[in-house]
Amino acid sequence: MAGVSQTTVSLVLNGRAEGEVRISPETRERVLQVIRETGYVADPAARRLVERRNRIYGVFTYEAVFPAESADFYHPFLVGIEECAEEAGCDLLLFTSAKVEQGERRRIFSAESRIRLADGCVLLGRTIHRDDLSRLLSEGIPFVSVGRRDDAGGPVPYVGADYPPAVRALVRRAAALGHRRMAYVGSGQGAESYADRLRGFTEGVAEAGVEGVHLAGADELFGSGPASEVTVVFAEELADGAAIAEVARARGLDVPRDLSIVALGAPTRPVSTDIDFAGFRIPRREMGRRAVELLTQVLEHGGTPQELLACELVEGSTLAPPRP
Amino acid sequence: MAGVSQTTVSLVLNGRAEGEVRISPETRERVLQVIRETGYVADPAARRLVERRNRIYGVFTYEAVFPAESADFYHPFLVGIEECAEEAGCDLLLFTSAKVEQGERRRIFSAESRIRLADGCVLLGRTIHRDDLSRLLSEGIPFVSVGRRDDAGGPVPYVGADYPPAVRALVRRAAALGHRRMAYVGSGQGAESYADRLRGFTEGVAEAGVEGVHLAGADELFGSGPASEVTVVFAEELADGAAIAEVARARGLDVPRDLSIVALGAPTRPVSTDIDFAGFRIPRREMGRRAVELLTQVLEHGGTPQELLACELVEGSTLAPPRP
DNA sequence: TGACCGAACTAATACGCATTATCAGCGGAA
DNA sequence: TTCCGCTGATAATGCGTATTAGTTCGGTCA
Repeated sequence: MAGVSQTTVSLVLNGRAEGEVRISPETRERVLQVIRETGYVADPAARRLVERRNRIYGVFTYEAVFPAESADFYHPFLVGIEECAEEAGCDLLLFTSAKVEQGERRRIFSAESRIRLADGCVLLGRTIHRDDLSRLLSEGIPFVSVGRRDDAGGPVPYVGADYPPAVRALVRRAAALGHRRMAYVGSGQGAESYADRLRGFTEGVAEAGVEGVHLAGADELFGSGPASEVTVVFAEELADGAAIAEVARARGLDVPRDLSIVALGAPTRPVSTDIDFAGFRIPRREMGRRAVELLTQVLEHGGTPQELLACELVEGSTLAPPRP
Repeated sequence: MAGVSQTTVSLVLNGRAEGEVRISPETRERVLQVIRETGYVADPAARRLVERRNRIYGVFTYEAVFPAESADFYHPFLVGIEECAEEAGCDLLLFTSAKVEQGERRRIFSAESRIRLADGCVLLGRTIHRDDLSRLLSEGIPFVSVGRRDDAGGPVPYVGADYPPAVRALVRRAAALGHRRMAYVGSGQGAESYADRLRGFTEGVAEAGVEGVHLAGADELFGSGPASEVTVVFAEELADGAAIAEVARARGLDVPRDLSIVALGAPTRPVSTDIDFAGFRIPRREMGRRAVELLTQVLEHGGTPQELLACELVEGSTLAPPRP
């Protein structure tokens, strides 16, 4: 339409007509005119084939991205991810095709995986398969995990929440209120976040010089034995906290007068409970933002960034001095 | 690695070694073995270049996909879209790169648009630029709009909410309760959804043989004139309903004893208001699902499907008989 | 013995672009 | 007239795949 070669169009389109390569202003204008008229846009697939990049960031989540059930765990992360992607001029590719196998969680790699269509990838999920991580590493696919991850055949780039100091601070606060016997309820393993919370608890009670026990479940709390004189419970997850409060109430115990409860999980919107737990705020939106920023950085300069963001303490109404 | 040509790998990979083309079982197995060992996956970009399809569906929204503000208007749609995309084995490409220009809304097309990377596209938003729609049509890009859209240089494929019957039913219900003077508050234009709601109202009052007025804002409601004896108000949006309730309360009017209010907008989770408005439920999740189904259908068989899904009436507590 | 055939692969090509090397044309200097 | 250098453009190539049109080779049949 402009009477020029494909090369010339490409040069004009990519603004290379000003530097090294020379295209006369008249020709350039003629090409631009046609582009304007037709609204021609280069095929992104062909472009990607040549340029090796897309400005597309993949987003992989281990459960559905948009959870139908109210507990929208991922939502705040995604808000941050989208904000930052928009600023960076990137599109987001959600790997929704990764079907959930029978009883299994989603896996990143499959025969149909479109992961290589993206320049890089943001990983989201409480836990992530070690194998997936190590394969990402060995294949050299740029990615950033939201949430700290242990090494998987090499250091994993991540932006996580800094649980240990937050939990330690809460233990300190409880100790300052007079609590001397504390319990951590939860597995303390599995996800890195759980291990970090338990570690913070363990370190915290040691620092404060108080007694701390680790219980697997809420039911152990009210039996006889060492746990029976606990005055404050640190619940691994918000749900654990809610369960403990429920059991306590059923036993006629008042929270926090008879038993203080600190929730270490994400205080999502009040869904399963409307209790205003003491605990901390996981900076999920910021983590999402930062993950995208770090991914951009990895794409441009490489490296293996690892960052932990501070959690802001939440006063709440479930932590009070123990009964004298 | 398998000692065969690229062609052979391609044939084996795509399972064409069984039919027309012949590859010996031994060779086939050898290739499969290498694929298994290396985890080789064909480059999606190169594949797309040849095959003209991707199994990637684009999702375009006119505001941020993940709204930071509570009123997550899009969320239920996206739940449905994701569910269906997962079933169809498709990934979702969110066009987050479409920057919001100064004071403008997002536009679909730009010099950088990656829209052609997707096989087709789902459109989401209260209103969508006519120009964008007509360009989608003229360029022959397969798409389905969530929400009814007027023609834009041709019929637009959509799955919408069927407002007119729902509004008519609500008018009937109000009339049955004894209301004789009704008002519609809202623009009644701009978005197709608004026009549909007003149309339903107008038809409804005509059918019921009652009086109906159309007011632009809540403030007109309480002045003198024809609107002063209105006993039930149909609010175009939930926010309008909340505003009306607020003003009514300030004037010492009881809702619904002195004034009934029907909200025609999406009853999202109680955010700005905790009033349980009478109205209807927009089947947003179903609309999202159906949009993806229709897009798949368009991609396979073409056509211009147009569907309206019924809205389920919501009893609520703001519609009662007028004072005698 | 040579034409013929089918089985099992592969060379070549197209997809749409970015990029590199090359080329035509032209004015000026030797 | 010849040669040189510069301008302005293009032919050719590669990216990684799917597909089509061969090609090779060992046997069959007349």
